[in-house]
Amino acid sequence: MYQTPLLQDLHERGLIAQLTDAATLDQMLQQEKVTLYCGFDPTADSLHLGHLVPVLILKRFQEAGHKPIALVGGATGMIGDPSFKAAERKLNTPDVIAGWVDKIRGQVAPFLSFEGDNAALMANNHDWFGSMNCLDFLRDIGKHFSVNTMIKREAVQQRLVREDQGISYTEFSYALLQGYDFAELYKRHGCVLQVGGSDQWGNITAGTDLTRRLHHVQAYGLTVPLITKADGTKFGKTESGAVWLDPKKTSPYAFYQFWLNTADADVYKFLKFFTFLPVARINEIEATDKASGQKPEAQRILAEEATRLVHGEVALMAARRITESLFSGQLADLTENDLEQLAQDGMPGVALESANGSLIDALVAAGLAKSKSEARTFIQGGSVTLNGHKVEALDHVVGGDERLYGRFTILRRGKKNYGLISWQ
RNA sequence: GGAGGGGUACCCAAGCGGUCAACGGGAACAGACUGUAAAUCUGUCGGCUCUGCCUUCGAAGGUUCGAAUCCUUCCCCCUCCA
Repeated sequence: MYQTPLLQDLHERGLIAQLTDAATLDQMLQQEKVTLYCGFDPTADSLHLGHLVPVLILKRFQEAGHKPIALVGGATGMIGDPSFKAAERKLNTPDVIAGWVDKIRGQVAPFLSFEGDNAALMANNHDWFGSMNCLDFLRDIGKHFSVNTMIKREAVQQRLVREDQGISYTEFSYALLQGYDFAELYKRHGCVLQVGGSDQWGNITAGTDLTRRLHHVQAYGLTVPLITKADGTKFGKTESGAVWLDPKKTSPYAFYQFWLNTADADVYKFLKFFTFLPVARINEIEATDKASGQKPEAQRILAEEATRLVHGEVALMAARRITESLFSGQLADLTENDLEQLAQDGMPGVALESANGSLIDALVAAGLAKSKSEARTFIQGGSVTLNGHKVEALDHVVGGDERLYGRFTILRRGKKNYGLISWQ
């Protein structure tokens, strides 16, 4: 379908949602090394799983010889993208945003190579918007945009149509800023392709249009599909919230577990999205799983590949050690050394005063229950175990024989939520 | 600036003087079943010193034996008009 192996691969992975002028782009990618970019706005102190696909797209392009630019939205992050957002955003202070910019830059960088003739670049749109004055903006940029077109955009329609919602002039202007980013990156670095999530289509085409008007060149856009789950729930969430790429916010163990719990209906699709395994290999895995009639291997492979990609081999090993220890069912066989290793590997847990052995307090302290009420509910519901043994007494006190080697207690709530207590 | 509508628990959304910690739906969590899957069924879903007590219905006051429900002031959001 596509002549370029890269585009063909992306297509087979289901990673192309929309593409401007596919035929010409296909031809161009085959003939020359292009410079492309993807923008990431600082909306939090870390990227999350939703950002991972575009990040990996940059990596895929770079591996195919093209030059990626990761743009961090130091300026656009101060405005707020209204695309498909139900409500107006709260503005964060410039200080906070500047801090986030640094963190996000640091998170994207490890995925790219900054060496060679297609070395990646990092950019920040605050560099060109920070000093732009309002009249220049309105005359040089605003003049190229038709409000008539902008209000027809699908991405802002719900804000215009809904009775109880509106959109500020600030957010409405967002597309102009992102559009100008593209033109500016063309001018500075010859960037001719922008990639992003499918919600970015409107902003991306704003950029291709503006680049054409300002610089008289054809620019291209490619979007990746919104990631959906077969059961209709939102992708990338766990009990404790979003899955972050920052290991301090989502531990490699939790990250590994997240992927391990992927539904069968989604796992082969996610292998194509989130790993670099060849499509043929993924299809093979699927065929083997279907034929085996057993528990599929795909989740384990996905968890390993994705964790290695984001957190590295060492963190993956640690996550696997914790997983194997906890889910093999033989908690009693763990040696003191094993337990120390688990604590070191980043198994979630807490240090508690030996004197207070209240089970309810321990559940709360370990983060396995949000409140004592909830802790009681869990105990009464029979969902709490100590070192693998169910406990149903509300006033249970963790005794000496329940402290392995006098120091550790493994607490479990539900099927798969663990906390390692280290008694002090 | 004017007119109208609205702010209820994670989200949507009822309630409009007592029987309201607040209908219903979704999400979430737990139990059963399983494969740390899905689907299904059941339960939970403000907090605590838990058969009771405490704090919540934008904020602060007030009326009342009693308020999410009435009154006053203030804050915020939306729509239309200027």
